[in-house]
Formats: sequence, structure tokens, C-alpha cells
Amino acid sequence: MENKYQNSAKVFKAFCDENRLILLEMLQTGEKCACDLLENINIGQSTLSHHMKILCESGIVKSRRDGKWTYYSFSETGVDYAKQLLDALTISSKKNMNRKCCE
Amino acid sequence: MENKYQNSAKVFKAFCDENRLILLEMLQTGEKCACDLLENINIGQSTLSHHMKILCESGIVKSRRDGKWTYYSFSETGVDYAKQLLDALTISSKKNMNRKCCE
DNA sequence: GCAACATATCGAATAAAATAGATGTGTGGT
DNA sequence: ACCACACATCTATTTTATTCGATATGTTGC
Repeated sequence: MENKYQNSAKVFKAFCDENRLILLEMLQTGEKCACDLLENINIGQSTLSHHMKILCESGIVKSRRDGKWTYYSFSETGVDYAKQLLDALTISSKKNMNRKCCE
Repeated sequence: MENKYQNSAKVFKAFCDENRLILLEMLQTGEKCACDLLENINIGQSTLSHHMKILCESGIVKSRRDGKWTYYSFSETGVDYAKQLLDALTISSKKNMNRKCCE
């Protein structure tokens, strides 16, 4: 089983590759099929498929098959989860501040 | 110069490594010096230093030197920026939805 | 069933990131 | 000035990620 750190890391992997950010930006104007995405980014088809898989596994994107096409769009629940996670990871209680080191 | 995608990717690199998430969690209880962090994570000193550099470069963490010690803590402005960025990256206008592929 | 198409998966090459040990740099104490 | 300590940087190695070409899978139309 995956630990919580690995799981959280996976969510943010969606946002730490340049091509995936370009793909996410394309999805901002709504659902797109792989062929649409491929037309607007300078990577090969198998590379696109690989990135879409990572985006789906992060939970940020969901896919839907319709005939021969696969449509991708943001998963609202995945996006909300990522935002909650970011909040949780960056909460800092102010106790123990200004404490000397190694004491 | 760095493009906006590379810059955004750099911010989220802070959150996509297991050890960095462990380090961020330690910072939640307040500022810590490198030696405190090192005591509570199973990595070498040079590796810790490497990760702290990435966290600082992402803007999420700031460092402060006091005598021989370097203290690390969350940068509130960096955290806020990351949250804004996540919002911006995941905004989806609903226009163009339900449009057929390749048309 | 077969051909054409859309996408996924596989396998291999390359690139990038993580890690550790050795060494360098700056600080404090004597 | 010297030594000890805290941390950063350098170098090499290992691990992981990205990429592409080839092939496999699943769908549609004939």
C-alpha cells in the first residue's frame, strides 16, 4: 500500500511538468479529446497518452470514452482535493516559533 | 529566462517528493533548523541541504541564518502564491463543453 | 470480417532528479 | 590563529521520469 506522502506527491506530480501544465491550460476551456490536445502541443502521441495517464492518476483530470474518442476534463472533486491537500500541507501553527535550535 | 510553465512547475516541485513532504510537515509546528530536521528524517546531510534548496527555490520555504544555524520556515507569501497558482491552473470555464471532437 | 482510425501500452534511449561521500565555506569559541 | 561545528557545494552514482517508435487494443464503417 501507498503511504500518505506518496499519495500526496502523486497529486502534485500533475503540476510539476511543463507539458502537463500546457495540457491543463488547454482543459480550462472545457473538455477536449486526445486528438485536439495533440494538435496543440509539440509532443508525440504516446507521450501525450503517458501524460494524460499521470494527470488522471493524480485525480485532477478525468477521462470519458465516447466511441473512438477519449475526452479529458478537470475532475472537480480531484481539484478540490488537491486544494484541500495544499491547505493541509502548508498550515503552520505558530507554537514553537523562535525556539533555539537543538534544545 | 524561464517561462511561466517552468516557473509554475518549480513551485509544485516542492510537493512532489516524499521526503520534501515529510520536511514540510515538520515545518508545520514552526521554524526548524537543519539539524532538527536532519534528526527526524532518514536522509544524509547533503541530501537534506539539497531538498531545502529546492523548497526555498519554490518559494514555499524561507531560510534565515542565525550564527551557525540556518532556520527554515514556511514563507506565507510563497504559500499564498502557490494557492493562487493552483486556483489559476484549475479554473475551468464551462464554454465549449459537450462539443464534438475534432470539429 | 476487414480496413481505418484513436488511443493505450511496451521497450528502449535519453534526460533529470535523488542520494551519498568528500570537500568547501562561514561562524563561534578558545 | 586555530579548531570544531553547521551547513552548502561538488562529484559521482543510482533511481526515476520523459520521450519516441513500434505494436497492441478497441471502435466505427463498410
